[in-house]
Amino acid sequence: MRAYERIVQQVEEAILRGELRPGERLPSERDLVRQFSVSRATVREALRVLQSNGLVRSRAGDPAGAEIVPFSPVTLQKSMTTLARLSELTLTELIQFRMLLDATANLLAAKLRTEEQLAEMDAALKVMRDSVSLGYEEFSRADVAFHDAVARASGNRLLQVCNQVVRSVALTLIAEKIAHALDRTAQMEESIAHHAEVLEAVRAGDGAGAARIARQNLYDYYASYVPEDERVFLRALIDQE
Amino acid sequence: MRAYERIVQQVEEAILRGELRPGERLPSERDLVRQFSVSRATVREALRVLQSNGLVRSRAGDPAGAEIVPFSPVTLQKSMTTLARLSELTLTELIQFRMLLDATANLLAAKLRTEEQLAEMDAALKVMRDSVSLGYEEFSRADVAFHDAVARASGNRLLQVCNQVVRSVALTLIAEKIAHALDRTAQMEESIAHHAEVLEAVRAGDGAGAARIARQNLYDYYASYVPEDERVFLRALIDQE
DNA sequence: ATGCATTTGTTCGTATGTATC
DNA sequence: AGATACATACGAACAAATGCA
Repeated sequence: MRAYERIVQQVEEAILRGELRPGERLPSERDLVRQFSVSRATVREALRVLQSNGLVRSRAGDPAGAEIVPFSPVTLQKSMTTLARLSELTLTELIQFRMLLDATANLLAAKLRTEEQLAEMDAALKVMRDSVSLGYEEFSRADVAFHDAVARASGNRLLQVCNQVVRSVALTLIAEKIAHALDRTAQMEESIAHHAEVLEAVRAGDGAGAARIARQNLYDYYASYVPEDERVFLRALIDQE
Repeated sequence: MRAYERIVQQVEEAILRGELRPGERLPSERDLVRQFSVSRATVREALRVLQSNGLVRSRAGDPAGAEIVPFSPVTLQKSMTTLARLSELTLTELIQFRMLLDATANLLAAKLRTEEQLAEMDAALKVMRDSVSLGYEEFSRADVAFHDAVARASGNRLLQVCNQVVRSVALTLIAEKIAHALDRTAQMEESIAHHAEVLEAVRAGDGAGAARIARQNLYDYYASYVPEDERVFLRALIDQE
């Protein structure tokens, strides 16, 4: 085993076991040198790996040493983006995956949501309505907030994070296409109507209905960006009944 | 921007753009030193990061430089495992997520599978039957092969990879519990019957049925490892109708 | 606001084990 | 088996950034 790997493993384990909590500091590089009896270059290689894994962050000149950072899904997002590019995932696969995640989030939300969470969705939908005139950027943020509120209400944090990640990967893949889309105002209006519809199903506790509407909404929104002969794969997901 | 980050970014971009293909070699460390006008230590930090991201692999003494490795889901798996531990995902959340992935995989497989893929599932099921007497290890491998065949038949590689990853994370979380489970032979027999049932639904093209049975199977198999008061979250997923 | 001590970022030189030809 | 080029690892050094008195 490489020298730097020993350090990575030990520090990683300490963080994952919760012995080192976010905000706390690692010893300085020179202290780690003494602690592990290795050279500074080796310590630095270990710190680079930990940093790239999103566990710590170090700044030049900081006397306190590397900081343990709170979890963020960016690492997961990065590796999924890599997956998408390396295995050349199609937009169809991404949208299809998003459809299944979002549909299930809505299903669970319909059955488990609290009144507070319903209020969050109402608020997010209101922001969507208010931001139509502010342009697509603003509207998109509100749209994301709505879907996040639903995913939170599902009670499954893995579902929530994956939904975030897949959405962001898919959006980057079609960012330029959307930018050139015509008639975005009409698109936004239609999207709002769809979201209102799904929210009513969630409010009514109609899980199957919420899931179905959520799938249909995503299909209507994204199908035009998918080659016609691939849309059948998306429809296969819609016709569940 | 840090010097090593420049190198990471450039090499990463070249790999992701497909200019450097798996099996090809990077220049040697010394060549990279000349190419980027940085020190050896800086190059090595960059290579460590690329290695930890699963993009390259370097061996001591190799006259050729670091090798570009084909994509493997281990990076995704590592970051999802980190997510599971850091945000303290419950087993319930993992199983629930696996239920939704596997159910959708079965749904899509029922609608899209080819005869060849059906044959693969038949073969995997046969291995499951044959390996009951060989112990849980062997049986578990065959079980995994079956689910993988279904996921492949879904036609969505993202679904396939995520299914793999979540299954592996969930399995590591309950490895010790399963090892101590009683009556594993009966459990295996029941599991085989369940798999045969879902396979018939897939063969018949009954997507909704396949999905429903797949969810139920996972529930029956894993519910006992989930605290009783959390099982309601799994059942919420089953009662979709 | 200004140094000052300390830390990280980076470089260079060197020694050692190792894989390939 | 030997030569060669390579990666691994160490130590010393300087510049830039940071925190503190």
